[in-house]
Amino acid sequence: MNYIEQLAKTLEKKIGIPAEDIAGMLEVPADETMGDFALPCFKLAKTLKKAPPMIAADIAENLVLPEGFKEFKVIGAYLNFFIDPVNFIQNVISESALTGYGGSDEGQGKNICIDYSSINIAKPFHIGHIMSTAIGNALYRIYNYRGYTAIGINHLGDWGTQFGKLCYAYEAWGSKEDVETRNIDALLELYVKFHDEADKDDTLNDAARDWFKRIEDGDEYAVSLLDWFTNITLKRVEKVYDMLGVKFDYYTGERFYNDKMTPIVDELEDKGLLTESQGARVVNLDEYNMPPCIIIKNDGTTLYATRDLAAAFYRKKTFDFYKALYVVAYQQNLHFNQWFKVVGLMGYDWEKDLEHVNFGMVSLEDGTISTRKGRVVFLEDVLNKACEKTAEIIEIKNPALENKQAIAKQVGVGAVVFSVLSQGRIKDITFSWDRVLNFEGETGPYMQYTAVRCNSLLIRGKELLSETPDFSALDNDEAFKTAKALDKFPTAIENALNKNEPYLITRNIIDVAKAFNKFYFEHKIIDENKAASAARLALAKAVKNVITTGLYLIGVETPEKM
RNA sequence: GCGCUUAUAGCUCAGCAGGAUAGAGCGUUCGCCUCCUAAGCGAAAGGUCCCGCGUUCGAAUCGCGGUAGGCGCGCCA
Repeated sequence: MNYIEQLAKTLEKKIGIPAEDIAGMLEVPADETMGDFALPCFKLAKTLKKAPPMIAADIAENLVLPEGFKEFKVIGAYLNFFIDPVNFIQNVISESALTGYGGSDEGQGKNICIDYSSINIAKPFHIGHIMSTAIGNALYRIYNYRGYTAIGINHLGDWGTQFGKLCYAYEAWGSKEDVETRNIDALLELYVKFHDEADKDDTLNDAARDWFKRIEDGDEYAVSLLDWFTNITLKRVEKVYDMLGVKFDYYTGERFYNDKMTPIVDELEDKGLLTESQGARVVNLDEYNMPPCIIIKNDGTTLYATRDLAAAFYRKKTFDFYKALYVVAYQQNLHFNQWFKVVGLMGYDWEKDLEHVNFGMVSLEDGTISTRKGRVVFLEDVLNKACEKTAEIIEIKNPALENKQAIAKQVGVGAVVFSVLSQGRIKDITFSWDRVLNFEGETGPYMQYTAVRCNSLLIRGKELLSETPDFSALDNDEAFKTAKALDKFPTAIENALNKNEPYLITRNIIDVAKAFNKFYFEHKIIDENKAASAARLALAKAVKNVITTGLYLIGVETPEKM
């Protein structure tokens, strides 16, 4: 039953304006003690030409509430309505305990390309990469949950002159054994050494360019080096993705699109969009208040806008996406705006389906991340440390726990992911060990703990689940608030999807957990009254389902015990 | 200089298709385990919602103008 609809329909007769309009005026008071729904009568003052408090009083006179409502009160210009809690709680529990609660098939047959994580070959996976990876992974799951087909693409940074530098450095100073054993660490050292040496001797840069030319020309040895660097990077990074539970459907990077740019450039030429500017070929965007989008450099080579265009066309052709999301930091706002506009200027209406899902910067307490300056925190270290700390806590709190290591991983990694996805994307984050390693309050472990608490109640009260529940046992504020939070879960998922903001789900399940923990503290769940216990357990079951589902959607696992 | 973006409690953040007394977590101080997992629950203290003007019955929320921080502004990605 839809409360607002019912209420609006009832009020329609009383007030004399369409139920739709009334529904739009109804709101949920911030303070729950005021009521479950409210009609601020200020909004009616103009049309009815009466003072708001008078209007409220008039409507209240002889008002008969629809089913499901308990009472109403007039407070000043507000008309406040109270619903019947037991009825509501019972309905919410039966829905929210179901598998697939909040899911839908609205996205049937629609492909969503999600470009996320997008790591660079031969570079370490550091804390800055967590944002794109966690947000993208969450969106991947959320879209799938709503029936879409998400296509996860790791758009590797595997092309460019930096690989010429790396080849040169490897040939000059590297050793096969060292790179095999220390992989990315060795490659990074070589890369840093190249820059140090190149500062002293500029001819190295020419040599690096030659190396990259060899790669471009398909020189077998040079290409095999790049392949090798790519493989060892992916092998190393795979471990982190495994820990995070992150999967990709494609690892197609810039290199993949290298031979797919010519048709796009030709089309731009044919459509007369390219103009000469300082020796480069650009799309002029003055009219849109943006600097030109450079397609071809003055040395005839392409750059990333060209590759992103090629990738977009490839994805449109291959997947016929309903939407293509680019989970990339806000630093690249202009870049995406530019080439999205170029797609539009080429005459393609799917420009509107391209979306830059941007997010804030991660910096360290002593400044921005700089791998070369050694100012960096590796993601692997963060995850490992979080797991170690969890293991220590388990030793203190629950030393008899089975599978301690697996659970420490779920909780530790979950804490890191949860903290990233508990605030809006756009906020910058200053990484702090204290903060990610804090497991109290509104944190991942708190969520998991609440679900585990429900789980152990369900195990303990197994045989009560067959009883017919007496939902009147849930006639209290704590159960009511919990049910209200559960009820908002589907809307939270919908909003998270529409805004590409996973934290909206996070916030909702925090509300669920807080409300339930309060309920748990105030009420004994399992007691002599079997029917009442069954009702309380039904609530626990719904809470467990919603928290587990919500955590899953943001990429966090829920242990059975902890 | 131009563009984008952020500004709410000591810290980190919610709230912003305008509504009643602005919320949470952390931190601080103080309570609650003979009882279903205390990674829990509660209390106290803590506010110029960056500033100004405007729109409105009503502004943290909308508009305009400022201030401060972050990011970006052609041949890196």
